Amino acid sequence: MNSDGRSLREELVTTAVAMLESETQQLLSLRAVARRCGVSHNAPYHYFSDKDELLAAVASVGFRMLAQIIREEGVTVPGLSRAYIRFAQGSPEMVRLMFGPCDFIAQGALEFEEASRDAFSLLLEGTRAAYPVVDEHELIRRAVELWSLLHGFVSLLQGNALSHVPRDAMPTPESMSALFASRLGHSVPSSETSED
Amino acid sequence: MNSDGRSLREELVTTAVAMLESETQQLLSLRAVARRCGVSHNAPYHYFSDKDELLAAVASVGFRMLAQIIREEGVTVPGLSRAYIRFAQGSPEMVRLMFGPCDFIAQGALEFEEASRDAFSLLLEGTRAAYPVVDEHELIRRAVELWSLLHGFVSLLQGNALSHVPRDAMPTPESMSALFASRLGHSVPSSETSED
DNA sequence: CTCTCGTGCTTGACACTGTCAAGTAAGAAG
DNA sequence: CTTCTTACTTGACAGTGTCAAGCACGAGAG
Repeated sequence: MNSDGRSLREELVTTAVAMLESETQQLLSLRAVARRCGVSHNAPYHYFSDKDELLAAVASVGFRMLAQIIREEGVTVPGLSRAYIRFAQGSPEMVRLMFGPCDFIAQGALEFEEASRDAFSLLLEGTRAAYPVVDEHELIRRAVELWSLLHGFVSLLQGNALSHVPRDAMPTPESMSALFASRLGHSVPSSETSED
Repeated sequence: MNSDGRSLREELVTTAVAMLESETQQLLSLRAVARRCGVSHNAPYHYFSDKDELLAAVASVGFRMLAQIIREEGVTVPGLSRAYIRFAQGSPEMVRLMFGPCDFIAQGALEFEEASRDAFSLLLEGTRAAYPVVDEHELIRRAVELWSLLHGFVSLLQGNALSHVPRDAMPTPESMSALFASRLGHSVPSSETSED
């Protein structure tokens, strides 16, 4: 325990989260975090076996932040869309980290596993409201597709791959939600489409 | 010019591309590329002012590879879907780089700009075939949404955020294309949805 | 009170990175 | 032969992640 009652581990994580808000992930070095916490450059190794383990803890915080914003915007398809975009615009580097190399998942970061599973279950819940009748696999597929759409959009945005797309032609939470407007009695066959 | 007629610049780029196939982007260091080319660690600085400028050239190659694969799979919505997934599974690190931090766009990498614009125009062309009637802005929006969906899916896949999704519930090129099956006379209002 | 011991952190080192400054071999130009 | 430019090389510096060793200090045992 530290002098002020907060574990250094916790302080390292929150400091790293704060630094991610203003710095890019590349510049977020273990040593810089330690420096900002006023400890030596090797102090983090007492709590994290690796830099990736710290990053995993940071990413877990990110998933919880995302879940919080989703609850604020509403657990519906349009709410999820707004939430994801809002989160990504507010913490772009956090998004990059959360879905980044992800090598740390391998090394038993169950905190990360849990946080990301929680966020996904919210996503599933919101999708379920839009597709009340389809079977479970179909539903999961739709949820993953919605997630992909939202995640892909913010990824493209922050990589400014969309710099030459006119403002009026940009997708919006509404336009993206519309793709998932349930067409009842129009269930998509999982085998093949006629368009192929 | 080098002794074998190929400019060192070209050799550095192709070497870096090759290394991206087997190594992760983090481990792709300027010095390692130079070493692999048999030149000193500072030789690249004669052709690239920065590491990012090399990466931009590498990413440009990536966009041209993607365009090639799209042409092979067919410039249609399902073709685009298959192409993107095939490309991303074959060269995951390349995808990460192409849509990564992208700080290099700022420094006048017009080769990158051109290659990415070409790939996007293919995407637009394929989308246009599925939406023959909508106006241009609506079309661009659909194309960006398709791109987002595909890109998001492969991003989630390679970040193994989808590790706990059952195989049968995974999106496929067909299921994703189905979201963009044109519903004629059912144009989506760009203002708002009733679900909100 | 002393001895031991483990926890929590520090100091020091190593290999590696991107990048800058200076030097150098070789060929072309005059 | 001299001079200049091109295409590199050598050397250095700060910064990084990581390993090994050390050090302060509080708790418990005798």
